[in-house]
Amino acid sequence: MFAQVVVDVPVVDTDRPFDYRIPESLAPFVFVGSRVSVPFGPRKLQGFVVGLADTSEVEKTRDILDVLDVEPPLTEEMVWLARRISERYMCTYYTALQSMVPAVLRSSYDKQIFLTAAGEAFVSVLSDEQAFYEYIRNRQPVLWNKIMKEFPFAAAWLDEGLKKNRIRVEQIVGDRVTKKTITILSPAVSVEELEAAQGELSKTAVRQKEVLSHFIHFYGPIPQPELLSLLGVSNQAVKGLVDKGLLIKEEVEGYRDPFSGRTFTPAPKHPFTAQQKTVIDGIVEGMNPPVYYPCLLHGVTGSGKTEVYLEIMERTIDQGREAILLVPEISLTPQMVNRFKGRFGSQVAVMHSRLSQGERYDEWRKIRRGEVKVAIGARSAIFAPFQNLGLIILDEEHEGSYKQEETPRYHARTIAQYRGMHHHAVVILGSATPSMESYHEAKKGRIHFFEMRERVGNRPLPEVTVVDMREELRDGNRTMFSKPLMDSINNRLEKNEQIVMFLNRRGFSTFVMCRSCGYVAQCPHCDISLTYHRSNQTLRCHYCGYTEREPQICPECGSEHIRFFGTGTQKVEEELARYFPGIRVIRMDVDTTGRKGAHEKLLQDFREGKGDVLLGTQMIAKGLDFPNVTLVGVLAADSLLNLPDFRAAERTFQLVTQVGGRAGRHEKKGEVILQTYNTEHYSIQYASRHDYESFFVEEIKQRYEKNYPPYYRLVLFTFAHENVPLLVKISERFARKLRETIPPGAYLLGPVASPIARIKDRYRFQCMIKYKNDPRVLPAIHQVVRAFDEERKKTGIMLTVDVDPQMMM
DNA sequence: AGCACGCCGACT
DNA sequence: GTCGGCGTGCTC
Repeated sequence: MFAQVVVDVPVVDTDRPFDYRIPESLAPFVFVGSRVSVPFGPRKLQGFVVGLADTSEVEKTRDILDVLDVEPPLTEEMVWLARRISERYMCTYYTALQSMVPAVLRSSYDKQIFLTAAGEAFVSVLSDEQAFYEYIRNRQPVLWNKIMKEFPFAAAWLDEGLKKNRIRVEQIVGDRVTKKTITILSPAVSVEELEAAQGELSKTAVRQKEVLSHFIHFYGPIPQPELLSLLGVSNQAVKGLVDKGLLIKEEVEGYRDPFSGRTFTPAPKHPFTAQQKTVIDGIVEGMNPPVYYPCLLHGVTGSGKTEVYLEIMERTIDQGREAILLVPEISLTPQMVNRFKGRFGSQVAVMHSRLSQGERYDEWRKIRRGEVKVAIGARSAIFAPFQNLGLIILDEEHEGSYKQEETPRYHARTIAQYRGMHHHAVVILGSATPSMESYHEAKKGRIHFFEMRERVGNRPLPEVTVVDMREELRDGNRTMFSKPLMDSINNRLEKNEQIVMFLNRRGFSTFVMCRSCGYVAQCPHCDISLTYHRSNQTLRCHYCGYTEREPQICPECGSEHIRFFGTGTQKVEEELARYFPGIRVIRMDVDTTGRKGAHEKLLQDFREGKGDVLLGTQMIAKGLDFPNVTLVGVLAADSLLNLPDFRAAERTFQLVTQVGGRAGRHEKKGEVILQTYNTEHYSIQYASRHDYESFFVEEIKQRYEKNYPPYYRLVLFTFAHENVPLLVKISERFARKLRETIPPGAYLLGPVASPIARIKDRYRFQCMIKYKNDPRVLPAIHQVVRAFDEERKKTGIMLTVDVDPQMMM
């Protein structure tokens, strides 16, 4: 038997399966989807089996060395899906395969070091080199990476040792898996024999008798820690019985349960509203018999979409099928998870970025083994390896975070469509502010459309006031809080109601400027201003991580009038304290939510009324639901509007609508105040009137006129290199080649300098293809991109290809 | 991507 | 004379 293996060399040359012979001993463990280690040239690599065959065309096949998992980590569907992704998003097959398994299964390569006879005999005149050799002698084999850390001169000594043949090196392929094991105790003999043994124990062996008596009453296996705490005995007692051969100790794989010790109360099942019922009945149509049933669920904030999800999910599980719920990372809050855990309990696996790698792996294995029926997680949970998938939900489907911003640059919505078709599953795209793409699809009748226009309990949508900050300035108000916002804050403080205050970070972060000469602190490696971080008095670059100390005087002119501009959350917090003495602010941003569980804790504090204001960035824009919040302030509603991106208006509308939706979700009426310098912009106007439809009509007109999605599709190419003339030359040559290759109807813009013209000392140029949905375009581009690989090798120019880009930078 | 092979300059 | 620079080519 032969296996087609895609190996861990993710470049164009090797981006294809290689044939390997399967040795008889491994044959029972090799499947499509298995992870194996194989010899590749002089090296030993990890690879994935993508096919099996009785024969091979290849003359000299080599043998698979090892199978790395007992069960294959990927299903056949995943292997198929990886192929599709690699074609659609122009990445290598291996990259696509690898992105579907948890990080711990990504290969780690290391080398083992052994001493040769010459090495054994070697005596160094240097005492520390002598110590180095003794270290190897005592512990061999020693891992290469470990010894490099232990000895400062390891590299030189290893190099010399190899040359002089004192050491021998062997490469190993492993993974980062550390499976948690638990110790299980079970009786080794019959109950009668246990009873007999109990009588024979010495009188002083009281503890051992207690343990035996447990097993006599409950004849069966029990985890050791459980037994110890149950009986209040030490493991000494257990050990004695194991030694006597009465009990058996075995290590079994256990799962780390990130939710252990927490209980989930099932949410009371409210009777459905009429509109919820209509939607549920409609979606269920797609389940009997199962067909691919894509639909858009447009429901205003607070209309009860989650209830619909829960119900459809329950029916899916009743059919014996599985479900995936995708949510944006930032709304993957305990609140959200608890509702599903409450309903489906241990049938739910949650994939969370805050979980440790090991915990993620455990959750993933539960899915792979079919031990759970529901997977909840952010983008990558779309790859949950279920085998009988009946339902995929993308909540907040308009969210940009569903697009992965590294290779493979897939969109979870597209993958949902692929998997939905494969499994004849229901795919629900849910949002209060659907993406232009999805709403357009629905309007054209290409996907089913459901709507929920009313909030549960007929609560009115909050009243929105748009405040013109230019007028505020004219009236002499130079603070970041307008008069109406000030009044409303005071009003809530008096009534003891809570406030959510939203500040968009993007395009509005703190930068440092000298008021004497106008100097702005820039990153020396990227064309971007540095951001001030008050917590450790540093300036940081958000792109490359460059950090420097806060300047006391202007490095250009020596002036002391160097000030922090812009409005970061920290600054807002200070200002709040200044204008509203005694106000209790809970600030949520990267600085305050860094630690594990901090995010959760802050929200809990706010819920318990330990703060008057919840102040934050994007992360507070969605999913949160606090009964006592009656005011939402948006400090700079238009901060997104001026970004060089065709989705700026759409993003602004979505953000303002989502943030506004945080107010008045319960008995108390809500109010939203939007501060802006663009009062008349349609995205702000329609958002303030909760008028999605009108916004859509206006925006789709713009998209049509300017050949943007959903009418045209985009592919963005970014070139990066230190050398600008070379960059220009090569990118122009590439563009010319593309123009010659793409079919008529598709056209190319650029190349031009990228909006961020330099990152990590590399200058950036970009060009963009626009095309109507023509199946010939992507293969044509792929061909040019593959041919470019030689150029890349020669010149060192980096090229990234982003199909369906979400961000234009 | 690595790692080998292979063909030309600066040293013991 | 050799050591070592990194260009080119291959990996079932």
